[in-house]
Amino acid sequence: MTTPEPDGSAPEDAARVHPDVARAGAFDQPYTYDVDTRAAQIHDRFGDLEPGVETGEVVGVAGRLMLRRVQGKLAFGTLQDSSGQVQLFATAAGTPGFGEFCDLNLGDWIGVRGEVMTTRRGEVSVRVDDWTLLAPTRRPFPDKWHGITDPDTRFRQRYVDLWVTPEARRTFELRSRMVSAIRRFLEDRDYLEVETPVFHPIPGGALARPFETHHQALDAQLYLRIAPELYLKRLVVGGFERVFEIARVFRNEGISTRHNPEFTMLECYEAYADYHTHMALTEELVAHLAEQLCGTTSLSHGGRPLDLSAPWRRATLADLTSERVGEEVSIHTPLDRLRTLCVDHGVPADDSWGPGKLLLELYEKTTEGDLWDPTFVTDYPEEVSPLSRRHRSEPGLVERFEGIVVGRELCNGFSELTDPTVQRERFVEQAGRRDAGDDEAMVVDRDYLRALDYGLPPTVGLGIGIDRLVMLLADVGSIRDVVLFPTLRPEPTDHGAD
RNA sequence: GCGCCUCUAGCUCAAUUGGUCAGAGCGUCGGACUCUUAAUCCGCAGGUUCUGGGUUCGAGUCCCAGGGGGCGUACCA
Repeated sequence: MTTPEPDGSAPEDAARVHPDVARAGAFDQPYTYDVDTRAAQIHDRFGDLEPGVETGEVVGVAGRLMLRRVQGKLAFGTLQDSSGQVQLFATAAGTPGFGEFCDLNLGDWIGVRGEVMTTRRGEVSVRVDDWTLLAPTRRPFPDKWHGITDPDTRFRQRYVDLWVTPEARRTFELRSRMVSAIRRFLEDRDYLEVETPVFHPIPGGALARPFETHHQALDAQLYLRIAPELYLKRLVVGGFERVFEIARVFRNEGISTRHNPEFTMLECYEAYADYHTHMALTEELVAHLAEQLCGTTSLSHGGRPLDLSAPWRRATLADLTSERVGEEVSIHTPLDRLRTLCVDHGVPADDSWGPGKLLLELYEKTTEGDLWDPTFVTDYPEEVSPLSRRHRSEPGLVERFEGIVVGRELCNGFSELTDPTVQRERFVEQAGRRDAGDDEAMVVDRDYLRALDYGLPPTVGLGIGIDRLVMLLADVGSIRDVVLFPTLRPEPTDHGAD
């Protein structure tokens, strides 16, 4: 049992902290270091040199010492920075503080200045003509070869994971570039990026249980948003004809390989357009991202081929489900028959459900998981789509689509319901369910209805799960591999930092 | 929520059916070494085997409870 320091910092426990902690304590850290070159640039510029060459080019590099090979009066090191690794070459004759250099610990941050050269074996190196300790590691770094495998440690101490797990670093770099590419893609199409509130007085825009919080000064109950949807549509009312937000949203639900309580959604809205427009936008965007980030739309996911190229298959929910269950089903199928089919397929059905909900459940439990190749599932029941506009030719349905890839929902979009009267009816219907105990049902949002009263033009909206898209492109199986600091059970506070 | 699995040194992993088994590699510390590539060689230190009970002559190993984590399932994206 260790005793935490008053400030919560690491206890000075000899078994746990680095043996050289005294050295670290006396360390006088510089405020800056003059870095002019990164590891990858050295390989780019000097990658083709013959062995034993001195370039006359002096560079300043910095990073962590990841590997060290001391050999008497020579020492080799591997320096890693955000771009990659480069070898360091130090000599007793030419490197000031050679002994101290050899005593560096794996994981120490150093700055090095020296001439770029190649060794007799031909490896491009920076000769350590001068060096500075920038920050010592006070804790031992993980095994240089195996790294960390314990998932818990990887997630809780991501700062270590990023150094010792190259795939982790690559995945998060890909995520960053993906978000950046999405912005460019939408901006090129005249979409305006906006930021809407995270605190919502009324949770809305999706069916989910929210996190609750409270504002002291206002003495107001607030909710963390479950979707930015209703605010973005208010902005279309306000005259922003094409808007998007990359929004962190929060849902108070279970955690799994595919669910983190906070996650990131892209939502975008376009006036004067319907759901066909956004199906086209989606497949174009996803194919574009695959090209940009992976170099191709022919990917592999979990060892299985996956082609993201446009166009994607389009099929109605009713047709796909009919195909699966082997008989024609739709929202016009008699309730009894739908209920029987649910039972036959092991789908639990609630007595209060109408045909739309029954059909949706049947589809989700029997069909969705098998849709590996990108598929737009279209025309959902009105009963389960309180914000979507009625289908122009199919009564009881709405103009809604979900993009399913590798059996999982990647996106959801629809022609927006613009009629305040119908929207009010849908809200009231939802509120009734809420009163009946469904704590994921919506509540009436009067201000949103007021906004609709001012007129929402024909509009289409789309939401894409950013985390899941990263999983797809990075070929990883868990959302925790694409979220830097996934939600975990808090560590006990009576142990200090360990 | 529920089910299954898992937890041994800083890290990665070993310990026949419960019987000197608490070990190795890396790292750390000390020493050798002028071209290494997970450098190599010699030596030292390092563990309340997640925690607490129990069974037993004897528990890392079996049982119970608790804790952390993983996977599946449910809700959902």
